[in-house]
Formats: sequence, C-alpha cells, structure tokens
Amino acid sequence: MTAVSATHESPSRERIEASILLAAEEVFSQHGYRGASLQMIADRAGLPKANILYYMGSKQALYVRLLNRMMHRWNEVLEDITPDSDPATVLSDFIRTKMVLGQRYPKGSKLFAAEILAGAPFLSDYLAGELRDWVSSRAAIIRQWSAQGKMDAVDPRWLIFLIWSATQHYTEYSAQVGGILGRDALTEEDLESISTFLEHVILKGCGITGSASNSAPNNSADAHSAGN
Amino acid sequence: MTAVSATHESPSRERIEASILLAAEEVFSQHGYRGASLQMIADRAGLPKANILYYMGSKQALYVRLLNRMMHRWNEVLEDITPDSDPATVLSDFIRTKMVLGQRYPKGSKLFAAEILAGAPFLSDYLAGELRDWVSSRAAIIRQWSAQGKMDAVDPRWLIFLIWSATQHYTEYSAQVGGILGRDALTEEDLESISTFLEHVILKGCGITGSASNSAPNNSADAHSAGN
DNA sequence: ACCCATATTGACCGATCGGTCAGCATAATC
DNA sequence: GATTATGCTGACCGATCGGTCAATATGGGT
Repeated sequence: MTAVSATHESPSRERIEASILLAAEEVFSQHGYRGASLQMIADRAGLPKANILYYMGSKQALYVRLLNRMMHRWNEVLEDITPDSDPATVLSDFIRTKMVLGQRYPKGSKLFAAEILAGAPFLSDYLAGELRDWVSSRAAIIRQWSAQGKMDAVDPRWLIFLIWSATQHYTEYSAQVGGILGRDALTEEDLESISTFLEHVILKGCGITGSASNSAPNNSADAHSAGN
Repeated sequence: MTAVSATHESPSRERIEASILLAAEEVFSQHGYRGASLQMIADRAGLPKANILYYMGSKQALYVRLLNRMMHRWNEVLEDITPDSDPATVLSDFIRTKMVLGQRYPKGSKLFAAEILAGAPFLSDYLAGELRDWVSSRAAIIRQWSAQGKMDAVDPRWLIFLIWSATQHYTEYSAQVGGILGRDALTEEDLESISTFLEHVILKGCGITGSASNSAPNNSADAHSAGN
C-alpha cells in the first residue's frame, strides 16, 4: 500500500497489527483463549472481523503471537539480572524488576496467567524447557550463596516461586486488590511501598544482611497509611 | 423420585447435583465463565446437556453456585483463625491453613482465580464488602502487634497479600510449577517443605521470633532435594 | 490509461453456543 | 389400575462461533 520496497512490513500494516494485538491482549487476558471471540477483538480494535483474520491468519496464530511477544518481553528484562555478586542487590533487583514488569504489561501478564490456569496447553514446552533451565541456573547460584553463608539454606526454587507469586499478585489479581483497597488502580506510592515491603521481608527472611538493602534492624518505613 | 417426603432434596438428586458441580468446577476453572460450555460440563458429568439445565437452571446460576460454595469453604476454615495471641502461631497457622485449603480444593481455587482475572464481575460485591472487612479486622490486629513490638512495622495489608499470593501460587499455577519441577503434582514432602520455607521466611522477615516457629537462627531444614 | 499486487469487507459456511419445550419414562398416591 | 407429580432428554430455537471467499477498493509501476 504505502510504499516501502516490498520486503516485509509497511508502516500502516505495522500500525494496524499493533492495534489488533492491543485489543486482542485485552480480550484474551480477560476471558482466556476459549472465552475470547474474534468479534470482541474486532470491535475493540474498531475493525471488521474479517480484517483480523486477514492480518493474523487465525485465532490460534494471534494467540500464540501474543504469548511469544510476552515471553520475549519477559526474557529481555530478566536475562541479564543475575551476576554472582551479592544476594541483596540481586534479589532486590529481581523483586523490583518483576514488579515494574507487571505494571508495564498488565494485560500480557494476565494473558500468561490465564494460559497457565487453563493448563498451559500452548506453553508446556516453554515451561519444561527454557523456563526450567532459567530456574535451574538461578537456583544453583542461590545454593552457592547459601553454602558460602551469605544467606539461609532455603530451597532456592521455593524462593523463586515466592518472588514470582508475590510480585505477580498485584497485576493479576488487580481486581481483588483494588476491590479490597477500595481503589481502581494502585498508586505510585503503593508500588513503592509494596516493593520496599517485599524487599524487607524476603531479604530479612532469607537471612540476607546485604549492602543494597534498606531493611533497618526493626521497623521498615512508612506508616500504615491509615486505611480500611 | 426415590421417596423422601416432599420437602427438599432426594438423595439421588443430591448425588447428581454433586456430580454436576464437580464437572462444572473442573471446566469453569480451566476455561473461565465465557470459555466454558454446558456441553463440556455435560460430557464430563456423563449426562445430557438438557439435564444440566434441568438441575441448575442456567449457566450463570451454576457458576454463581460454584462461586458461593467456594466462598463458604474459604470462610469456614479461616473465620476462627485469629485470636490475639502471639503472631508466630497465628501467622503460621494462617500459612498452613491456606496451603492445605488450596490443596483440598484446587479446582475451586482456580475458579476463583479465573473469576478475578476476568475482572471479578460476579464477585465485586464480595471483595468490596465481606472480604474487605475481613482484611481490615486482621490488619488492625497486626498493627497492634507491631505497636507492641512483637514484630516489624510492616504494612499489614501487604503482608496478607503476600501470604495469599505465596500459598495460592502452588495451586493456581500448578501447571507452571509442575512444568518447571518436572512433576505432574506436588508430593506431600513438597508441600511440607514449602510450608516450612514460607513460615521461615515470612516470620523471620517480619521480625517475629515466635514460640511456634521452627526458624533456626540460620539454616532452615532439609537439603535442597538435588534438583533439576 | 492499463495492470496487478495488495487491502478490505459483506456475505456466507457448518459447528457450536445457551436455552426451551414437548413428550415419554418413572414412580408415588389414591 | 388410573391419576398425578416429577425425572428426564431428543429435538429444536435464534445467536454466535472461527473461518472462507468472492467482490470491490486502492494505489504505485509502467
């Protein structure tokens, strides 16, 4: 259509595809693969349904494309996170990175969650392959830290799962958290408060008295924000 | 059909309804409200589709019935959990109770999770009402503990969310956890190991040096079970 | 002007959706 | 044994599902 040799992507095509992906991520994350319909996606994207199929091929192709995009965003940020420096900075970075990741891509995170709730039919290979290796390598490092007396001898896998679950909770259960707190969305101060809390509890709980930690011997930080 | 005056429930009716609820919980938990179909539920229950509607009225009625059942199971176990005795036993009980609850009703827990992922259209009242009050009352107690110096002055709401997320993770993300660990399901030893880990990290992380805690000054317990 | 690759979409397909209903089966009541 | 209330379900309803396709629109290259 709009020029560009003939290689791959015209700018308008990219724009349209982006809007479809945005709409699809929203619908899939709310209703899961089976519960989502192309018509809902089309309506949200402001396009006729046939147009969605024209650009994406099929419902399944659109879905796995979203899944892969989210996987790569995940990898990008977390790949370089683990030197074998001190546990405090590494775990602290891990917590905060995971926290902002969930805030940056809330829909994508929910998409992942729905896929796993459904039994991970499209992700089982990824989980048992790439992700498993990622966990193994990090677990090995944590075990070394424990052996060196830098932290308690906790099971590294449970520690990783703990950080995952605690950080993901606020994006994937935003409806629950919001309902209980009485807010539609978490504020910037909430996020900072939560991150600090998690750092405090997890690092201290693992017996890490690190350099980059702001965990005082007692009493963490802010007040309790009054509250419900 | 099978006798019993005419008051309410015949035993055969109860049996059939139970089998429908079982099948429906399975399907709804995997695919969410929209993604589930009455035909799938009927097939899994071994009944014709019309029979499901005969007993349950409608898809929505069946769904909210499952939601309510899970809510009540939840309340039953957790209602009596909070005296104002010492933080260590209370939090420890809370962690372990929540852990076994997820193991006892994995399908129901996933049903809840799917509902909240979808934006909690059927649960918003419950979240902003009953559950919110529950959190408030527990938060008040935790704040007292902090004020009495029994534990660090962490935000009680974040602490509650942390315990929720950490315990729920293993049931709702069983596909992910299983894929990474290379098991189909968690063993009894896994569960004990995880519970001990969470007790250790959370109690110690909150500065609780309780009576009922098995958190040694360093090194928690078991080895690392080799690992993947 | 003509061509042609690409973009776009209304109309349509068989399958499945949640739900209704008429009709038959079953079994307690008289 | 006739009556009646209830259990049960095949057949069907309009709506919507994912997907196909023919027809049309568009716009640059020649």
